[in-house]
Amino acid sequence: MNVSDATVARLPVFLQYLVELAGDGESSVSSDRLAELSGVNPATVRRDLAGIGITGTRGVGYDVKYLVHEISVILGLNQEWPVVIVGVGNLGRALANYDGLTERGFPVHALVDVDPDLIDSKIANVVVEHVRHLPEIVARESIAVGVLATPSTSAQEAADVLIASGVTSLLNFTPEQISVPDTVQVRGVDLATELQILSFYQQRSTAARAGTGLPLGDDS
Amino acid sequence: MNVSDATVARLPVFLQYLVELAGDGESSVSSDRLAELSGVNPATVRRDLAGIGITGTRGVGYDVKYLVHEISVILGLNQEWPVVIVGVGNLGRALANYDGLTERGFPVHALVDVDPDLIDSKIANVVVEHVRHLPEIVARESIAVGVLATPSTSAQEAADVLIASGVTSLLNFTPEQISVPDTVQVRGVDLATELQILSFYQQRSTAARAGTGLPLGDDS
DNA sequence: TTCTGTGAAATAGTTCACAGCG
DNA sequence: CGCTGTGAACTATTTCACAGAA
Repeated sequence: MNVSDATVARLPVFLQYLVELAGDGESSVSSDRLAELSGVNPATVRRDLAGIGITGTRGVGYDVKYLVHEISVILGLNQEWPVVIVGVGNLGRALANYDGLTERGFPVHALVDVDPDLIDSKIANVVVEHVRHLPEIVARESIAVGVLATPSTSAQEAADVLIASGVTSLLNFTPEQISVPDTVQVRGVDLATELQILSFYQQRSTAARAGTGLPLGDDS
Repeated sequence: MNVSDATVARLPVFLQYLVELAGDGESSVSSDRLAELSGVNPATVRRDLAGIGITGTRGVGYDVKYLVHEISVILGLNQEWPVVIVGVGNLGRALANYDGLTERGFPVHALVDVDPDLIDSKIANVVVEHVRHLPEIVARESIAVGVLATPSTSAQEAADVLIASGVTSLLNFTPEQISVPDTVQVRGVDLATELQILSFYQQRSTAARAGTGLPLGDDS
């Protein structure tokens, strides 16, 4: 089964609209319709689906419920990936209290910090532990994902400790970019990088708009 | 000048290491060295740099400071993109107090919410205004970027209001995926989508590791 | 007749390999 | 001699276009 990175990046988009369609009571959907909603080419939809082993019905389309189920399985959304949040300052606390992560299958199983005043306090029903216990915590809670919410200056150090403790993915909410040894598969949501890319496209779209009479133009 | 999306995605990584090299007092860097640090092929580095009009010196390499400057300009990091945060609950408040956005050139110029108890209160030195005034706020503060920090259920609605108010990029910290009309160029950092992609790779790396004796294997 | 599934063409992106500059 | 800049080969991804299933 052939799942390219490009396909993986589209699946969540497809899934979003499929869930919507399912909610609207639609039982089947054509590649044309799904392509239009998702903003991609219909052939790409068909290739992506064929690539992950999903087959439709000629003359009809694809079964919405089946699609939702299969894509969820492919993405691993039927399972939970417990996370540990490193750093329980403002941001860490907000993330701990925030349902977003849990709702999406990333329950917060542990919180760590270095501040003695915070250790043993309880946030969102989870006891804050000392960073030094990370290896045991990761093993005990079967933690796969580390959330970086430390001050910028400690982000790289925290990332290193997480990786050393056995965590295999990082979610970085720090403004810092962090580097991880390439021996470990890590997918990082790196806000700093995203912001720089955002800046590029924002600049480009602003430049494209300059000179037109429109306060807001569509991009070319 | 040819700047592909693939190149744009790599520039922040290059920049990160270039800043590090500059800090270490390195005045020049070869494509081989930068490639090794960034985890890409040296030819790709040279192509990327040539593509954005950066030229090096044969036998020597590229000038680190010049590279940092040029890439910063390309990415638009020399300018600020004022943001408005929509929703000042836990997460919105944390983001408002958080220096990450400002440090990276996205100063928080406005905060909006719908809760009358919050309107006119001051968070991080910014007065909370009512969402209904968004169009004026966006114009007044020259806001380019909207940060979504509302409860999930209001995320789409907030996104629509932002777009209608003239914002051209969104940063979505909500667990929801939002759809934006494709007539407007929007680059969304969508946590929900990122989490689903993270889940996929996490699952894949876990599967790859199963059966090996290693608690942590490198990915293939 | 509608819509899938897929060869084949087109396009994009990466990597090799090396001529040639400093 | 070391390292850039880039043709050319290669690989990946997208899109077209259409045969054929329901």
